[in-house]
Amino acid sequence: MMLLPVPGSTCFPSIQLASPTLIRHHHHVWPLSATAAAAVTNSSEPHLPPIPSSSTTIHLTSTSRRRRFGDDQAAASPYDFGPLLTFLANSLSSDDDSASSSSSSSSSTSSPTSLDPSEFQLAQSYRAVPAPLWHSLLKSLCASHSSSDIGLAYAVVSWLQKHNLCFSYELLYSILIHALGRSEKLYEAFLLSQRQSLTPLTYNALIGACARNGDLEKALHLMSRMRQDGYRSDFVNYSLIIQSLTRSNKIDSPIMFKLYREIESESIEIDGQLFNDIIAGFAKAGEPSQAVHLLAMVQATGLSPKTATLVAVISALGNSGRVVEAEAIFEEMREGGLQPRTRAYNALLKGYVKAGQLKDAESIVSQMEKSGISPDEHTYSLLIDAYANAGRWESARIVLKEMEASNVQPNSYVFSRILASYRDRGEWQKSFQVLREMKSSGVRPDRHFYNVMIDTFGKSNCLDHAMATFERMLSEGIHPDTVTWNTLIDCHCKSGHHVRAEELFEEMQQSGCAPCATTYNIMINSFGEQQRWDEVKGLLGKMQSQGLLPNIVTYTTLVDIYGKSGRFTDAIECLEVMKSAGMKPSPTMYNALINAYAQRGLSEQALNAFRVMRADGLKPSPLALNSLINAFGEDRRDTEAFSVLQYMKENDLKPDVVTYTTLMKTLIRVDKFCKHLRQSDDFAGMMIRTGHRARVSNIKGNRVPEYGNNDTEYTLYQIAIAETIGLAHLLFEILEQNMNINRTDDNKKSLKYVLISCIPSSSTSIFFPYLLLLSTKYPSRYSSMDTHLSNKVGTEDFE
DNA sequence: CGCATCTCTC
Repeated sequence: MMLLPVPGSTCFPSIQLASPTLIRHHHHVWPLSATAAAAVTNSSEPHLPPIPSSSTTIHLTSTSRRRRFGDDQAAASPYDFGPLLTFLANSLSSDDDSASSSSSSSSSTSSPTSLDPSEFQLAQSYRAVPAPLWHSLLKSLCASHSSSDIGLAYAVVSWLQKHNLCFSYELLYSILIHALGRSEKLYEAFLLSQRQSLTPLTYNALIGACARNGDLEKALHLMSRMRQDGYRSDFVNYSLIIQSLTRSNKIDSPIMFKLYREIESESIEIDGQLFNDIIAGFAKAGEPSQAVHLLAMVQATGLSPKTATLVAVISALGNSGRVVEAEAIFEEMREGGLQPRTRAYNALLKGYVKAGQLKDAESIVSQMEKSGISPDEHTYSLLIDAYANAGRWESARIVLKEMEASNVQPNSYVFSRILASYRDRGEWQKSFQVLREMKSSGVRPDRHFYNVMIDTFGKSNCLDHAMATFERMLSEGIHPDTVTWNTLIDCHCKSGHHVRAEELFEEMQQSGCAPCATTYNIMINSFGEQQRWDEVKGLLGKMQSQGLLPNIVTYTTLVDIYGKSGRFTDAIECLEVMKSAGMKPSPTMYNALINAYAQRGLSEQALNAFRVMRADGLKPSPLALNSLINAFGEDRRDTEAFSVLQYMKENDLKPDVVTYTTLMKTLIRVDKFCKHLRQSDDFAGMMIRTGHRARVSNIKGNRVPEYGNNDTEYTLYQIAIAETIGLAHLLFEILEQNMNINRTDDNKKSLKYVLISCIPSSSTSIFFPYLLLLSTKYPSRYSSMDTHLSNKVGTEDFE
């Protein structure tokens, strides 16, 4: 069970001290270390001296930080440390050529055979100095941030140990480790920690130092070592680690679940701060459910979390489209008397934008303005995003103007959102226009913009443009980051250039950019598609050896690639491994599994996977059901396929284009498609109900489908299916009548011809994603597609 | 801050 702080106030107790790490450690670690150390039989010290209560009051306040040992420090105590420091400074400088050997000898010799009489004298004069004064001397030295002072501090500790002057060496070491950690001298801190067996105090100091310096791998490693040594980690360490993960954006769901499991299984006391950190951590890791669950738990005890925590949860909910819950927390915040600020509004706005709720987005912004909260660049960006996604470019442009009018300079991010929205509509050619517009507004493209631009070209199979953009970015002195490399690598994979992708993966590492989990996921996917299983395993090992945990996408990718290759045992094993790692299987993962069975016509297994998914408490998605239809279709079980359609209707799941397309394919499999198409209006009826009236009536009514809407792909696919079942001649007639297409005997049976020739030159771009997808997926069938396309597309280039 | 990776029909 977790222990909660006494709910005295409605707010989490927040500890605000000059040096929270140090102070909190001291409060909680001392009693712990005293008992824990006493329990360790092989401890070098029989027992720890009682900790003087006065020592807890020695804080690194801002005044003591500024204090120097020569002046007021000496005046504050009856002891003058001047002679000692001079002595140590001299002995340090006398042998700086062999610094390492001198320091190792000074620490290893506990009882020197011969002693300089003057040094002995010096030691004697400090015999009566109480420990807290040594501590504060060390803190003063360490606070100076000068490396020579820290060296001196270290020499003091060694010297004290040598002369047996201060008992609690572990405390001295921990002070040093803290200081070293603060001045980013982690390596030295490590060397120091190896001089003695680690105690809870030094462990905590070291873990804290690592976490604060962002060296999470070491921090986590130390935590597990600490546990192996039989100590319980300080809860402050968890706070520090989670905060550090959040700061560095390295937070993800496996690491959060791992940490949370540890906290639970070790009955770590959770204070208000840690609760805030955990909740915000889960939120930032994209686990809104877990965040909401913990939030409710905490609130049930009468505590209310910090605003930042609530904003993080709102943001996470918004990100996953759970706008209603996001709204609820936003309202809760208001009712709790907290006036939401820009960040909170932005978090909710983000939810509306993600969910495509343009009206709500507009309304929350005006509410915001009414409440006197001024929109910031993020607000405007989100609004522009919303309009761009709705295809309302004019409105987006107006927001841009508003932005300038409100003295919020449009930045590169705004333009990269606009570009991303063009990308998602397949309009990659707009890249150049956006770039021009941005420059005319006096905004320089940054790395983020170039990343989106590379992705836009990459996703449109324009690898040359993608690489040219990359080069251009380099020539402008912008260094590629992991996202840049991941984008480049992935677009080469997607275009089937696996060798080039692998080269880029190497280049990335040679350039000093460390691959992240996403990089590994991309590469694992690539090797999996090539069925290079040994390499897949190799990458998994490599990523873990670098301290990267496989995440949900990693496992899904594995299930997908193993499943698609028919290696179902391996796929299931991945699912099990993931479960045992404490992660909940995602709907996506089950979809991948169901799909794998479906594509091989293993309908019973697909159905079984579907049932397991339901048993796991996951709602069936249209995607899963479409796969199930496909499973029955491929297994020639058309009756069952249609019963899935029935199931969807009864369970309020809207059949979509894919549903009907898959059903069409099912009918083709069992040679019933023509019958349906010609004789029955049922099928047409189904289409009409799902909003595909135009398609059906167009084909049936001998009219060319209308272009310019989102279902164009669907029409093209119908043409393709029609051709496969021998209706091509009919379609050619339709096309000829309406578009004056001349056909030759050579290409009249070619689907490619149909596809390309039905493209009116004015609206080429609508067809691009589809055509490029086809040419990527079936290079042999569509090898010359590129030539056809390049004739149709105006060539545009950088300036 | 954001941008990148996995799942359905061709």
